[in-house]
Amino acid sequence: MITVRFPDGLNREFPKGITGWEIAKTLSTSLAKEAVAVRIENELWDLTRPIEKDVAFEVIKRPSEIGLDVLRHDAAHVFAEAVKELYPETQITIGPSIQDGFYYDVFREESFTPEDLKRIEERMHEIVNRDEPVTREVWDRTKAIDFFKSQGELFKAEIIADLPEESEITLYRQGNFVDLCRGPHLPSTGKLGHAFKLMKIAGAYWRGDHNNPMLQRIYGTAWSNEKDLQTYLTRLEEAEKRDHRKLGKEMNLFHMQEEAVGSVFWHPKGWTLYRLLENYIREKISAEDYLEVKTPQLLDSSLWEASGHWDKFGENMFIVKDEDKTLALKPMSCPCHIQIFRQGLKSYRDLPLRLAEFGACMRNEPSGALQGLTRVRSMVQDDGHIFCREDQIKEETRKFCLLLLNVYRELGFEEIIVKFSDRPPVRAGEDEVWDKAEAQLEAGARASGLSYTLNPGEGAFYGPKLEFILKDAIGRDWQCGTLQLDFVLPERLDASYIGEDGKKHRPAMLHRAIFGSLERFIAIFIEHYAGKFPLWAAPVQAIVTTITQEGDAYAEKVFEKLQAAGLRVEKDLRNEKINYKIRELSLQKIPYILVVGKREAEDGTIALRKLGGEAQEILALQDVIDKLESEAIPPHKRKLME
RNA sequence: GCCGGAUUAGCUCAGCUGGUAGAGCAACUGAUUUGUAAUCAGUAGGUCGGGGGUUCGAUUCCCUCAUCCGGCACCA
Repeated sequence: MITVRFPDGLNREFPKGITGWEIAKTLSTSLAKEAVAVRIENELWDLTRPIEKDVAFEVIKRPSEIGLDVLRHDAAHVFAEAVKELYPETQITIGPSIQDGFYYDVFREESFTPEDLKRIEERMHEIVNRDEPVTREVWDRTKAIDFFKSQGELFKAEIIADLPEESEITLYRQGNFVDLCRGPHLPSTGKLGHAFKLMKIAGAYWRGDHNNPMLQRIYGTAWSNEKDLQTYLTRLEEAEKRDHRKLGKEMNLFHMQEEAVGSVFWHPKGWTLYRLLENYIREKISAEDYLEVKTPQLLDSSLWEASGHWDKFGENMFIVKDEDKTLALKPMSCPCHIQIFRQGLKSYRDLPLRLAEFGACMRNEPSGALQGLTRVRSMVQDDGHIFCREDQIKEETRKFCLLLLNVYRELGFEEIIVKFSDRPPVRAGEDEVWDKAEAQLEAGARASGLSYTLNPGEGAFYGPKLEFILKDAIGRDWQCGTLQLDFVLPERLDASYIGEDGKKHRPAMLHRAIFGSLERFIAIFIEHYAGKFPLWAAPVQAIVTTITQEGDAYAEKVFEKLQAAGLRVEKDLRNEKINYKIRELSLQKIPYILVVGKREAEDGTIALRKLGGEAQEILALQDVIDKLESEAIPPHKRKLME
């Protein structure tokens, strides 16, 4: 007999060799039905694997996070089996579960078409209906390699050959299909159910290296039941409606066109939003004693050579020939800020010196990387560089982190991913310097109460960095804010200050941005609010409209009053039905519609309709103005007023 | 840059296997003066992304370039 310890602390005896599934059945039939795997000690096991000794035991249920992981992994195997049945010439490589589903990377000379995907999906359903038992086998390494080679599965053979010596080679068999896998898997293909769907075909390099051949990556989604699958598909549809490219067009905020790839034409409304956010952040940093500057766009190559960018970044710089000179459009403002720092002698008393710039930068990004406003070739960074003494790094870091968190919170972002990236394998500077740099940056981050994950080896070559990441509507990560500590650039461009000791010292340099780029941040901002901006940020805050032309004169008066109160207001006096106008103005996502008809004109009132609201509210004109004025106060001024 | 898909009216899209194009909305004109998410009628609008090829004939098939979309790689 063996003793099995349950999560609630209870122990029970079972015969040696009992399986997790059998144990689950003794607990309850519904539990056994929902079970997809078991946790034995800290390992996930198949339901059908015999347990030979005393263990801690837990049933992994279908809809749980880990349960879904198991399901999705099974879906990947069923996918691979279907592909091998239909297109035996295909080589399979890896097929992990991911957020919301799975993918499988396969190699085949011919490309799969969307029609092929349909066929594969049908075959997957057949395989589920066949309810093939899934069994686990432990193989000898050499035998496994030979087996996969004999099957023409060269990628699989390579994976096994590269596995660490001590690792056990486990294969899972279902029907005629055998795949290398750590497991665990469901007892049979029928357990997977039918709540899955193949989503899209993409390319991916073998082992993530662009020197390797490109494989075909097929993405799928898989869920515990049909309802969850439907919910997910609906969620995707909803998310697509928030896409900033779509809303940018619908709301007439901006456009892009072929003649200016990667650059933005801001329309009046989009530019209003842009300026509001720019001014907001300007006021925020100004309160933190940053000094705003403006530096040149076009600089001689010698500066970029001295800074090291010519070497490290040259491929991404736009070069301009001018007579016998070679100039480059700036891809970043750091070297320029150092030039300002270098003007005149700086004393330790001047530090920390915080320079800020809305720096227009041009980067020749790879064509395939461009994407709406989130990845452009021409952008404006809310850039800033803090020149300070080494002993000031921690405090400057702390202050920056607090400022950034405060900004993100004020703008409505609750979910922020923060990563701390430390020294990369190839780097400038002594290890001692890195020790100090990492310690200080981390201490500062911690002092601000920030929680972050470690991103080992991903720092810049000149120093460690903090990355602040926001998600777009469909859940993609975008780095927005950043704080990077740099001892290299001040050295290269010879920045110095006179210390208390009367001698020259190198300042430390902190590169920092809160939005990252205005373009990217606005994209995320649009998607976050689905275009329904808070009143202070709405390009048009209110619109006055009439029921009949009898209301025109009063509407003009209302319009003027609101305008005089500093509100961004428009009027719609068209001879159209009120229903039509309400619909149209609502679709434009204008926060407030002020309807005036005969009654309102006579009473000096407004029928106020809020975006998304069902009903309207009848208020005196002055009350409406007061209400909108107070709601339109930007978040950073709000607290001061209270 | 790489893999796949897409590109038709201002917008959203239809157009099977080749016979030079359609709808809805928007625009314009007229009628309608309307009480909270689409009033009616009429008019006009297209080198079917650019270039080349096959063909009697190409929006449709082939090649090529560009851009966009989804991934991959890249993102100092």
